[in-house]
Amino acid sequence: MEEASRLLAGLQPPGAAGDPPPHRLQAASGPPQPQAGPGLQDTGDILQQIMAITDQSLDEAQARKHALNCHRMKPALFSVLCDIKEKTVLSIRGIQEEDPPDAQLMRLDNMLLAEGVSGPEKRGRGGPAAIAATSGGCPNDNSIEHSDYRAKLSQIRQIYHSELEKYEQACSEFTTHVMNLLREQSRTRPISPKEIERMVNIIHGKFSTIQMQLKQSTCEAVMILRSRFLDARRKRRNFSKQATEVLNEYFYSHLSNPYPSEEAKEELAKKGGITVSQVSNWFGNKRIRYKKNMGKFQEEANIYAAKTAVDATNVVAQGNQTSSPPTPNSGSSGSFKMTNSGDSFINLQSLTSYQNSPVGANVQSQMDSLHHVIHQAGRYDSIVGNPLYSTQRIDANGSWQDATTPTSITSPTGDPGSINSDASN
DNA sequence: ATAGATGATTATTA
DNA sequence: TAATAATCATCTAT
Repeated sequence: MEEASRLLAGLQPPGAAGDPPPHRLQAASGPPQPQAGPGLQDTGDILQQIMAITDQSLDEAQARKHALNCHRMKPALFSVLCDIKEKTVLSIRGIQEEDPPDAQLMRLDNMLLAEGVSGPEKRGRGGPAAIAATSGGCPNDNSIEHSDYRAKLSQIRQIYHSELEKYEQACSEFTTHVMNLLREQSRTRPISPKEIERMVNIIHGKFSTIQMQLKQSTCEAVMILRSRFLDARRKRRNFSKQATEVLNEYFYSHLSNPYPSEEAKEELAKKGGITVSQVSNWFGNKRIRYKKNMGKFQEEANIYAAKTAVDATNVVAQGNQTSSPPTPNSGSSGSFKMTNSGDSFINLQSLTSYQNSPVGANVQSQMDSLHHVIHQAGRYDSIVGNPLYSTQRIDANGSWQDATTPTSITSPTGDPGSINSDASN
């Protein structure tokens, strides 16, 4: 190689890479060393033969090729050509190198890892599960949902891995194939190891775009899965009859203060087979919706009110205060701040004072129930008939609490608009 | 297919 | 921090 490059150093004007015109070669052989003379002559001859080979017929060319292959100068020339090619190819390709897609690839990788798709196989660890727990703040029911989710996720992971394996296999197969081919050809063609390496890199690059597509679509699949399974809103199930029963019972029997304590919530949750936060949600929704359109809840209210009222009276009749109601004290023994501006409240106001009796909270419950009963049976039928009126335990501000001013007790027939002022939605 | 019901989430408020 | 109000996304009945 050393000699060879020295040998050709004089003949090769830099950049005249592949096709040095033979005559120039000869012309260039001006002041050669004594021993180089015949060598150069020889080289020029060979090059001329090579150049001419394409003009010959196939058979002729084949024969000539074989002859050249056996030429004593062949190895030297060959390595020189390799050298030259290496340099020119490098100067052409060396400029543009990889990188741009790396950021994206990193993101995808990170996500797949975070989702537990590309990570270590084991299940039960905290990727998606942890996200689910934190995102909603609701440690709720569905272990079924989660196992379903996990099943689908592992399905995705399985597909991902098998595809990845296929991809890797194909990649290495193709790479070795190309490498073998190149190595084989390197005997007849100037192909340097470096070039082979570069080729391998190119192949890997192409394959990695395929890999990225795989990762991309896997990510999408995971995202879709997440949104379908872990966003609880999408997987909403109505509560059981039992649950709504329990909740409504409490709500309507504590209508004047439908804010269950933490213990009460726990009790309700237990009874209804739902979680405490679901109870909280339910009460939040119920309060706001009841307030917004009380007329709509009339019937329901009456049902539950009557029901609990009956229960309550039974209890009282039997000898009071035994009761250990599942939901003790809502607003507790103190004042309820029942909100005025209600129709039947004048009458009931006095009853409210029983509150402080030893029976305590239980009475309040009965009170609330009685409100409805009285309401329904009494002289307010006509008013109640108007959906806008209904039972009003809410003050003009729409508040269940405070509501200090007993102002409009006297004008239940007042403007209907004042209560449901917000109307439509 | 659609409207209304309903459970959950989010942003705001006190 | 918990309640409210608005909104979302689904469920259910029609």
